[in-house]
Amino acid sequence: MNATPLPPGGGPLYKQVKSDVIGRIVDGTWNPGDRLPSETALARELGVSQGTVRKAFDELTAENVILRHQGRGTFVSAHTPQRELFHFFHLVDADDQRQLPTTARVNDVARRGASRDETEHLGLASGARVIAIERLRTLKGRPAILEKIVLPAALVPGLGTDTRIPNELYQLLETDYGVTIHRAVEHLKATAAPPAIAKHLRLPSGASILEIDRLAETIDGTPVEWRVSYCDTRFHAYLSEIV
Amino acid sequence: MNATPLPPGGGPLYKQVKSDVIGRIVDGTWNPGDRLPSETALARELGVSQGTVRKAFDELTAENVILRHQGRGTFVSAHTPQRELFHFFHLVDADDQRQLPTTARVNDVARRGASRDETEHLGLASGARVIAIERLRTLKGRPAILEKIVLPAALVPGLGTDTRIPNELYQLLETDYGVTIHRAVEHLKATAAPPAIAKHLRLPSGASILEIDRLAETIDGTPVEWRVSYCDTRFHAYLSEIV
DNA sequence: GAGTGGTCTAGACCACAGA
DNA sequence: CTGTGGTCTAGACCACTCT
Repeated sequence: MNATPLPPGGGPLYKQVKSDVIGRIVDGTWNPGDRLPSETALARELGVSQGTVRKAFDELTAENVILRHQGRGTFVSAHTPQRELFHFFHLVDADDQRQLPTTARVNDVARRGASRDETEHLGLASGARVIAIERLRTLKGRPAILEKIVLPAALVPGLGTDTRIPNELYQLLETDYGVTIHRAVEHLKATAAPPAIAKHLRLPSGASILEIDRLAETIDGTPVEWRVSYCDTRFHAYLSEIV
Repeated sequence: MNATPLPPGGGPLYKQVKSDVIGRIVDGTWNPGDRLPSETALARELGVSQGTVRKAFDELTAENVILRHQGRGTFVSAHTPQRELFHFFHLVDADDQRQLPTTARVNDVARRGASRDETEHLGLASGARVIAIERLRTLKGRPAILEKIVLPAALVPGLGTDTRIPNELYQLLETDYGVTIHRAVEHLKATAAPPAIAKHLRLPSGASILEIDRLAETIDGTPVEWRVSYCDTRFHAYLSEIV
């Protein structure tokens, strides 16, 4: 059977269509980069009109869940380097140009038990294991960002000291582990750099640095990454656009 | 004559409707808080179908230009304290609660010639005059944000040392001067507090503070406010949501 | 009850990509 | 040429607000 009408659930039809599409992305029926059925095909399958599917697709497009190309079709969003740069990297130079980090030297990758903070942030059971990555990103030849990244070990089996950590971590999570980062919340503070961090950034101990605390989650709201970035903002600034 | 069909311009019809609506807001035909004509009325006037007006309204709603209420009508967005709080104030406490500053003590209001930086930021002629405001905002009883605000004097005639500067500056600009802030761009850096600023924030000189450099503009892109905020982020953080 | 926006449908034509 | 998304139309019914 190809016809799978919507369950009898209430609320607006297009919201049900939206949930249905998200459900199929979450359960792996459709993966990042895949082409979705056309509006007419999906409308026929779900027993709604084409305009209703369009309204659902419109909202999903606005939420960066899908991408549409006239004449080509509708696709599940994937983490290209471009998207990672424009959506998840906010440091710009004096000319407001986003600089893709040229190098990211990994200082350490460890597999260990989660701390209390980590279990709370990531919603893990106490005693769960995590992968902890520390790496230093360089902008324009200067060490600029020290990142401490924590991932639930259960989500990334096999990721360990032997694996290469690519510059685009979110792309790796997506292609190799089927984990797609969808949204993130960041908390920014100005702090004095502790000696260990200052050393990596080649700053005097106690220098002012920008601390970015990011919690990233998948489309179904599961937190999957806790990342704290310590940034030297002498030559770059965090860009935030308010609309 | 009530019928004012769209000019023959090219491009999608709904984009033309959108431009037409924005034009009428910019030229003062419709002011913040005003009710717009209904979909059917505007469609009739412009010679398009209701669905086309709806699509234009949908985009304007997404861009916070208008607000729609079922059964009541469509209204030009106005700067309520709520909007100012949720869209333009990003400091939250440890529980992620936005704290409306309880008090904002104005230290100084000056009318003077613009500096070179100021003419560049605000797109003013060299020698233009500006209003410079310095005020200290308090969060939970603690001095937390020192703001230095610069406005082109030409835009706010009469605003001077004798005027009371309200907590909600954008609301004042809108109601008293017809200037509506629509969007803003912020650049964030961590810096060491100079003695003068540290004193106001009751911090040791050289303490790490978050410096927020905001340039705010109207709906037609005219920059109208340059504001630098110096924040004590020991008890609050700047919240940024990435979608 | 009258008027508003919110949803849903059905159908048409256009612009674009790819075989 | 076919199929896709993008635009536009016309009409229907519902949910909500106000009088």
